[in-house]
Amino acid sequence: MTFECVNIHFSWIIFSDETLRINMKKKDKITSIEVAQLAGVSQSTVSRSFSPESPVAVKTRERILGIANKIGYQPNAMARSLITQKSNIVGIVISNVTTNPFYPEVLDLLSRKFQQNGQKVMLFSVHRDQNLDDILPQLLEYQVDGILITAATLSSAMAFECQRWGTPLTLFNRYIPDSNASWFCCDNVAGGRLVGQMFIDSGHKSPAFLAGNEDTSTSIDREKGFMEIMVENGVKALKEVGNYNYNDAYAAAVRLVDRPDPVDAIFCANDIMAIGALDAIRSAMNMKVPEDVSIIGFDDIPMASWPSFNLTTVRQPVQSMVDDSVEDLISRINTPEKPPNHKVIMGELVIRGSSRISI
Amino acid sequence: MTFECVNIHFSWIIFSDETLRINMKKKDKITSIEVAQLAGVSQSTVSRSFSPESPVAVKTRERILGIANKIGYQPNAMARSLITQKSNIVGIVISNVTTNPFYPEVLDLLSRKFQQNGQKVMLFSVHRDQNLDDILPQLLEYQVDGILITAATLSSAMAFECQRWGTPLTLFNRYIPDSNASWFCCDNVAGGRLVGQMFIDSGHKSPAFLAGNEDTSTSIDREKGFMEIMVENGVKALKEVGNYNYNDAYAAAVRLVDRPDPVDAIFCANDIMAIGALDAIRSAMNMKVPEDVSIIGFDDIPMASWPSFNLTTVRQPVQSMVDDSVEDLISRINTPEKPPNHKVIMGELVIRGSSRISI
DNA sequence: CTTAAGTTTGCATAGGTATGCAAGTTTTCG
DNA sequence: CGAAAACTTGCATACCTATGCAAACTTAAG
Repeated sequence: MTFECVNIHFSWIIFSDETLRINMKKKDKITSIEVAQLAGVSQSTVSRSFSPESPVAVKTRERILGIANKIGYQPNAMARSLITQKSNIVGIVISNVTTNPFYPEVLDLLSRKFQQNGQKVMLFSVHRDQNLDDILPQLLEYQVDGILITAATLSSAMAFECQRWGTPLTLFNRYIPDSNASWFCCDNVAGGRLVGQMFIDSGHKSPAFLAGNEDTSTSIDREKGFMEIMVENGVKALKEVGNYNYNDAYAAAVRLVDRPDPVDAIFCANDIMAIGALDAIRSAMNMKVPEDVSIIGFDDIPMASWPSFNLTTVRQPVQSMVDDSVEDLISRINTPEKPPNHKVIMGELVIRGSSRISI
Repeated sequence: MTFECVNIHFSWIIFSDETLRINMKKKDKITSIEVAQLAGVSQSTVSRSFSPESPVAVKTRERILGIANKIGYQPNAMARSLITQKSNIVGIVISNVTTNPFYPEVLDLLSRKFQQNGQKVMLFSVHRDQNLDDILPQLLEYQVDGILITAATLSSAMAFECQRWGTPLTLFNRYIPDSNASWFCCDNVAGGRLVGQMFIDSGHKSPAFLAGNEDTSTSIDREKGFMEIMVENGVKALKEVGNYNYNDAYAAAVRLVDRPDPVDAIFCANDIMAIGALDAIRSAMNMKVPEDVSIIGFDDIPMASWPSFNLTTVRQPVQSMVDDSVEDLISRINTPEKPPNHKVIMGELVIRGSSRISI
């Protein structure tokens, strides 16, 4: 037996097993039509009252907004998006958010900046090697106005898919040649060279590179720049892999130092690994930084300046990379015919106490 | 003079100043109707083919999905939300994402877990003291199915607003008495007691509490538990404020130790402050941890176990707090009449090297 | 007071999907 | 083979807002 009582905002359903369930009907959403009725105007006028550019008599608009406010009306963004063909949502795909403190900062800045520009953020947090082919369709399904991908690798098939949808795509610290995606990267090759030169100039004889994940462009490029300098100076450099995390870097650092011909300088592809290496050399090997081994990182996360680490590192210009990325994406949202931008931004060597300066 | 040429996917507009602008029309979205035409079925059937529960002949569905796939059709989630009254979006409001490594982890776990449950995440990253009264309306405007707020304080007016909209609200490490929000918190009072008892049992004579932000319930509750134990044992405890960040904690720790009657134990309201205090005591004061001063933190962030810190701390059961929160929110989305849950989950004291154990 | 210009409003429709209902089709089984 | 049951499909409508167009109204100018 079913008993229903609509129109007064809830309904009873009596089940045969004598259980009484009170099923609060989802509070009927208040629509622009109800506001219109209360104000004695048409729905159009209510709608226009909510877009500042639309022409509505000042008095009318005030009255309508007053009523709307009183009964708690708010436009339905879904319906609006449907008709305007603009969702005002951007998708952000981010990885490494737990493993590298650099990325929470990036995420925070990105999300704030989009917010300031009136864009909502739909977030996907992924593993570094997670396949984005499942993620992008979800974003496109929600008609996002644009997509920003941080530190995760995208198949060029998916980049093409975005292009087909006409959804602009911006990459942060990644690039896809021959796609029509924009990208904004720290100049990783130059950063690597900076560090290499620093080691050479300060008289280090057996430097090493500690790689992140070997399939990431960031690690590859930092290594490339570093090794270029080594070759140019006829210096042989060792290499180990630390997978961009503390523990692996800790172990790798031990391997680099615990050998007949220990290294005297390690360039780590990010700060977290540099800190791991530093801890390993001090705690596990009982050696001194920078006296026995110089250590230089990459990113300049806040931790790098803490007294216990005092890490020399290559600072990524986060703020300007974020500004550039967001501005690019938003401008390409507003002007779809705009071509993608590619910008490589110089990092800055921040010299602290973890590296020797003189010979 | 304006010249327009629609129907062939772009239009020219010639401005009086002779500037030629080519305005690529946004690629027309492919709709279910087009798929229907190609498949020789009605739009209804196409729609049904995309909901596994809806009855469609197997052969028909295969053909439709094949065509859809070929021409790159994907349902429009906005339109779907409009009619189903379900957006499949949850709002997450998070703060401290850059200042406390605990929260990136929380965010990552939350976002993954929602994802697994088929919910998209709309993210707002805020400052701890930022007013959420501007944020919530934006979420409600997008018809989010539910809202989860982490470590940020919500006015009870806004909590009521959610209730009025029928949008379930779950708080993570915060609570609002007398609201109909759910909340899931670590048992901060009990955690404080745990630490207090530990200091007493191991014979510390002059302990101190290093508060986070004094207007947060987490800091208040941890202090409360700690001080209860002190009072019960007739011990006087000092207090300083570190605002949940490294630098302030560093300075506060110096003040606690650099006095005629220095403290011999500091309970810090989170791990980041504990690390700041630890650095201060070692680097700035040249004293030993735990020989001169014991330090205990709260959270058990990954860094706490690094050799250079080796921090004793109260572990927050992140995973189960996240699981509980997400499950609660989703179940209240699916069953709106469900009452809110309130759960306080015990933390666990993880004893490492930064605190003395014996007398 | 008349007319033109400017301002404000309403009508009607579009945006893309989901779904109750009824009609149509196929299968089942006696 | 016939009737009932089960399955498939199409029709029509609803979800809520924005906006082009024309009508109604107001103001300015003569």
